[in-house]
Amino acid sequence: MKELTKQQTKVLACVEVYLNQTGFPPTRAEICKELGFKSPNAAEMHLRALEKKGYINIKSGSSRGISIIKSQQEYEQSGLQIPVIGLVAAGSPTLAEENIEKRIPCDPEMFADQFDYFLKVKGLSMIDAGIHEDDLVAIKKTTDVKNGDLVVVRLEDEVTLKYFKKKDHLLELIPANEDFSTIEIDLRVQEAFIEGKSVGLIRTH
Amino acid sequence: MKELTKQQTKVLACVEVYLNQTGFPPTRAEICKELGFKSPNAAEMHLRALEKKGYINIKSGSSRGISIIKSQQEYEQSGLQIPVIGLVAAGSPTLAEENIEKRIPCDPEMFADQFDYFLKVKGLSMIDAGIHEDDLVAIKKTTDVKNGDLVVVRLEDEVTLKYFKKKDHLLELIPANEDFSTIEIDLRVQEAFIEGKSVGLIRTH
DNA sequence: TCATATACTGTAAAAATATACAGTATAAAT
DNA sequence: ATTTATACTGTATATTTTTACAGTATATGA
Repeated sequence: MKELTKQQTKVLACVEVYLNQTGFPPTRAEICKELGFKSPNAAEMHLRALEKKGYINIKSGSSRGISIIKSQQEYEQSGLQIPVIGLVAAGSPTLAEENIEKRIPCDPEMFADQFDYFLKVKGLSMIDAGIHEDDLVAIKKTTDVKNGDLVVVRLEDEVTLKYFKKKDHLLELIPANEDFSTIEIDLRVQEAFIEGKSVGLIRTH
Repeated sequence: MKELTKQQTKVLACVEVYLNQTGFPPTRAEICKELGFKSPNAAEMHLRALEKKGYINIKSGSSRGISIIKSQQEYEQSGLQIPVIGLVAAGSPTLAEENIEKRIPCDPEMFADQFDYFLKVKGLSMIDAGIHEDDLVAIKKTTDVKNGDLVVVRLEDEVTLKYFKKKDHLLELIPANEDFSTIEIDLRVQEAFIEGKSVGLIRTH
């Protein structure tokens, strides 16, 4: 792809910005107004150059007949970025900016259920369920969980990922590792906050 | 949002299709041509109705000054759909349509490395690596693999997912399960086709 | 010093386009 | 039976827009 001159870059950016703001391309006159040119021919010449260099297409005879082929803009907005939250020992896994380790481009509908964020797994308590340290578990924020679901629960200042089982006042948080023991909570004595449940898992090899 | 009449729906769809194809909105005359109207006023009236109902915005005095507020189209094209291929016993895991079990909306750049398709895991040979039956392993098509990589290899008509280790003429395909034994191949005697390597894994809970 | 590329101004005309106005026709609602 | 909404045709015009042409100015390389 051929290099653009400074002014051509400006004109291309102007077209893209106009397109993003209005939904349709600018006229020559509008480009001039935006960039301070006093003759529509100034815009015309730059557009011709951009077309010759393969950055845009101009449909001759059509008003606003400009379409963009190669964008100069960085398009990070193309895919959604899902936040990754570390399973911090203290406090609930909020989506506050300071808790977000990074963001991963992916579709929140990639699993059967939609999800809101990834939780980075710490420790080996779920290893027999094939959930390793540093795996990212896709969490859907909900309190609507059933026995057997893999849930994120906060107990006072501790957050944990375990299998959920509840019978009357007894909440059991069951690990998948013989070396760990089930956490038993009498809900009449201690509070437990269900932050969400896992709908999937991803791991980078 | 107010309901649209049949014709208004057609006109809105026409505008959207034109926009997708050309990058700029149609004129009244172009809408007429597309939908078979003989008067530009037909298009004009429908556009006015669409604006009044809040589906589009019309910038008066501007040619092609239509911008879409509420789209009617289903946007599946927004996110890429990555194919899922079953780990069939016979034949290589081609992307031919008949091998594609389904497609998952996700970003091929969600892992550190880009990938081309998902392979659905069969069997328990990699269970100690936390790779379960029916997990989807993200595969990047490449023959550039290193010792220790998790690779997809085809041996005659069998396709397998194993750890890769190669020393001179000896290729070892190492499972992660005590009940399975390493596949050893003398490359002077038997061929092995490296289909790709895993860059990540996803699992639906 | 001369050609060439970039970067414009200024004007004008042809073509494209929006948009108003005057009608017609049909079906549903009142 | 009359109004109302939908759904157009057909025409005309003012405005917008493209686009060609004739220049000017400046910097760069040959």
